Amino acid sequence: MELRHLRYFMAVASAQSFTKAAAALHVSQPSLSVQIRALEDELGSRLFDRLGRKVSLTQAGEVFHDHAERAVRELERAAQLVREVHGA
Amino acid sequence: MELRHLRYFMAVASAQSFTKAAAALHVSQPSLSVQIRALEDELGSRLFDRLGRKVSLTQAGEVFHDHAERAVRELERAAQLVREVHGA
DNA sequence: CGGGCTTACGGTGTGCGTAAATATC
DNA sequence: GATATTTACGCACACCGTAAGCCCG
Repeated sequence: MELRHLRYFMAVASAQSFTKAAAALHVSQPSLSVQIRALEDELGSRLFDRLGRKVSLTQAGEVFHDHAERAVRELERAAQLVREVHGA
Repeated sequence: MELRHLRYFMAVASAQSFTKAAAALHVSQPSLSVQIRALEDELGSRLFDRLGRKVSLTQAGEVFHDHAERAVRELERAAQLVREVHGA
């Protein structure tokens, strides 16, 4: 698992669509699809229900989303603080 | 920034040595060194003081360590919960 | 049928390891 | 002078984009 997977995952969850998420991330839809699939394989569960028109989080997906969001936030905060300190 | 950078960073902070951290991570010391450097470049601050024998966290490094640890923990927890749910 | 996700397939950037250089004690 | 980190260099793998395939409304 890499942060890229989390960023992609969050984008799809937010957009409820692979197509829109791919556009927002400036990557192609196939790349996004493959990476989400890799994440799902690693975690051993589907994270999204692909329902033709709308993509929605599975139960596992919602659980993951909750924690992933916190983790990403934590890292953004970490980077921000380091840049503020800027102390050698 | 990718999770790999965080894992490497945590390992060096823990071992207080690039050599030992590289062994623990099963990667070569040069690879580890390069990745830490990349992280430092991205954050705009040195995270470690290289003092010949001992490697120690800078002030920026300590700040980053605090948050990075929480983020990594959060992700481990997320993965664990998803594997437990295992619901579609 | 049409929009959208997936699978297939090459190309390319980047992380990795080996080897050489530099620095600190 | 030895141990430890950094720099140099080539390679291999994995991400990416394009193109083709599939599926659901």
